[in-house]
Amino acid sequence: MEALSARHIKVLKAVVEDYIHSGEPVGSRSLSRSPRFQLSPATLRNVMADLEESGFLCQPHTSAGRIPTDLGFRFYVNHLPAFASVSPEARRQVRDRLEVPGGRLEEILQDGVFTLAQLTPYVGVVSLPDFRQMVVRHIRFVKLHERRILTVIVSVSGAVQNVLFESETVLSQDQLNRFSNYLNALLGSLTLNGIKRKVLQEMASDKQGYDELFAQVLALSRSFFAQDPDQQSDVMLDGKLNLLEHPEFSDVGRMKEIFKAFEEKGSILKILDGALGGEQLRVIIGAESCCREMRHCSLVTAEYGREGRTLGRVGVIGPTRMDYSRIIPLVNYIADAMSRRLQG
Amino acid sequence: MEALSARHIKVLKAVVEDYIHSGEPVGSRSLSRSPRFQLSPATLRNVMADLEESGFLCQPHTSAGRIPTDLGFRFYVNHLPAFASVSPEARRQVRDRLEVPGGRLEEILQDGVFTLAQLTPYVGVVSLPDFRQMVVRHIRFVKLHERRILTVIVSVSGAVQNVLFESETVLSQDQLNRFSNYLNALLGSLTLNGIKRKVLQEMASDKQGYDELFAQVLALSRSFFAQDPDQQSDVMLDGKLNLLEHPEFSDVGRMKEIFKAFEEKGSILKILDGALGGEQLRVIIGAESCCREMRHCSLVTAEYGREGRTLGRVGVIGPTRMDYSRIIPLVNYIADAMSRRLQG
DNA sequence: GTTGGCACTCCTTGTGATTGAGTGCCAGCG
DNA sequence: CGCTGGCACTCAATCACAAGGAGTGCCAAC
Repeated sequence: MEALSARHIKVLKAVVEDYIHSGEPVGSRSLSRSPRFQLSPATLRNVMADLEESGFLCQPHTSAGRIPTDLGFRFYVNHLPAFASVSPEARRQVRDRLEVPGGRLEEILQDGVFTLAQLTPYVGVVSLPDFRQMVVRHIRFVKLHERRILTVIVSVSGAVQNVLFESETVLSQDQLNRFSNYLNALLGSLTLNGIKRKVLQEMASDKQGYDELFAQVLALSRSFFAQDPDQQSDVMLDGKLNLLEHPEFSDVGRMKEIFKAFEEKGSILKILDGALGGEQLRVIIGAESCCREMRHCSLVTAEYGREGRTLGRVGVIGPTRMDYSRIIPLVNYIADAMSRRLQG
Repeated sequence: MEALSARHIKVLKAVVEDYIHSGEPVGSRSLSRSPRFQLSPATLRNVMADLEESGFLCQPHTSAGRIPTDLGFRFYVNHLPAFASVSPEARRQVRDRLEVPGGRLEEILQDGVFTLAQLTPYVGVVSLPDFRQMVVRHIRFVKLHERRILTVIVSVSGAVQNVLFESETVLSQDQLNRFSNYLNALLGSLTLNGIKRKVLQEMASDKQGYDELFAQVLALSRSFFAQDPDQQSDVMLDGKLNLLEHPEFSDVGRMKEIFKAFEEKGSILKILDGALGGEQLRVIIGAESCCREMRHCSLVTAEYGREGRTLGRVGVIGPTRMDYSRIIPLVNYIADAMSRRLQG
């Protein structure tokens, strides 16, 4: 696999772009008809044969044209010369749905994936922030039945999480209210994990003897934190049906595979947040995701966040034959809009 | 369409059952081979021709066997002689997953549809109770930002709903806490709608002058209730992929239609809760749902509830060619298990 | 290095021909 | 009068075969 000449690159780029727009294997003949090249089919054939040997192109069968491999797409994306700018229509839709003030975290994320699903023929996807990392605004214990207590936790961004647990003793709602108030006064702007750490620390030290109420709050908190296994973060998807429009998924078997991956969101989440401390923008092409079911899909995702903290990633899932030059700027644009709105 | 003779009924039943199990149009020849009949194919042909004329059977094309129409299935279901009993395997799974104590409403419903999706090759479906009809256990106002307030409402069954609204004046979290406490003390076991009614009544009467706090709580409640448009109830689905296993949905177009109906849950909800004040068990066959996208599907649903109050319906969605004799008892069984668990 | 020519591959499409399951109708039997 | 066997007919499904076309690899010539 020697270095690619300028011509090789130009041909590769042309093949990728033709394939992205037609979905059909592209042959030397149709390429040579394009005004981009003043070359005969035979010449192009030679170049394409080189590109195939280098692993950038492949043939579905002997007498068909070439289609880009994952590697071919990867090269194309890495050397993408110019991104399309975000279309006015897209700007309008983002403005109308995403650049409105307020909304709870979940609503904002939902608006994000919805907009992506509207503006692209792909699936919008967003990873929800890990709740344990979020700054808690309010915490409240509600007695449901005997020792069964529901904890309602509200984050600063308006996300609400509920956890059910059993307390060690029977407590009245009045007591629970006092505990809640006490705890809320206590916690400044801590994350849930921070609170957990603090509670455990206090338990370890022997201060609780001083203050009866404080001791009770600690005991309750401990049974609460003992509970939470990994209330894991989650992903939201929108526009799954978009995928059905693409010829590459008209095969029922392949489609079933992908929908299976969608259903158990764990694998999607792993791909999304997989390499943490990630880049602002990330493109994962085909088998790069290391997820069998997703080997015919690409992901374009960008970070979103609030006040400098990364909360998660948002983007699209589509076939590897995806219009990267349009999608990459769009995903960036929407991630920005979401982050701005989360700020507000 | 004259009355059906005993033989007609017997043949219809046989055709339906054969079709349910084979998925292929059933012909007179294969029917006559069955030990159920001592009749020649020719005789059966005559009977089947009658049944076709009466609208219970139809032919996909001239030289094919017969398949039941919606009407045929309807007759079969209405005259279903014997329900299969719930299998030990099903009982085991229900016991392990559904007959455990506790859990929040959402978790219980999720367990219900999950179990249905596991035990049947169909889609499990449940309608969430209308939140406004549920008895409120706890209500809490959390200040998010300036006048933006998040209301957290917990029902007696542990369901949690969050509504964001803007208050007329800027209030501190301390004030909101006092309001919350006041309101919680005030409300006995009212539904959200009941609270709304009460608040509006109190506003109308002139008592608020007497009590400053009370007046403020009322004002806040009013802006809250002004907000809620129709936080509508919702549906939960599980096992959508099960449908892909059925030959009748191997056609991509048809499948797309159904998944579209699934995505916008409104239509499903309408079918589910459509005829309110419904029967304990309901079977909706094909076009009876009056929903174009669902015309090749049947629904078997049963009521679930708590303390005598109906909360919603739970059941399965599958092809009209559904194993009714097994599914109907199973849906009943699971609805019962859910209701029992909700009681606890 | 580029090009045109040529033989070859292989998918796609279309055309019958064949097969087989199923039907409707009818005459005959008990 | 109901049941039966027989017969001609229909129609989807399958297969084989040919034709067409898009594309390739290779080679000789420019």
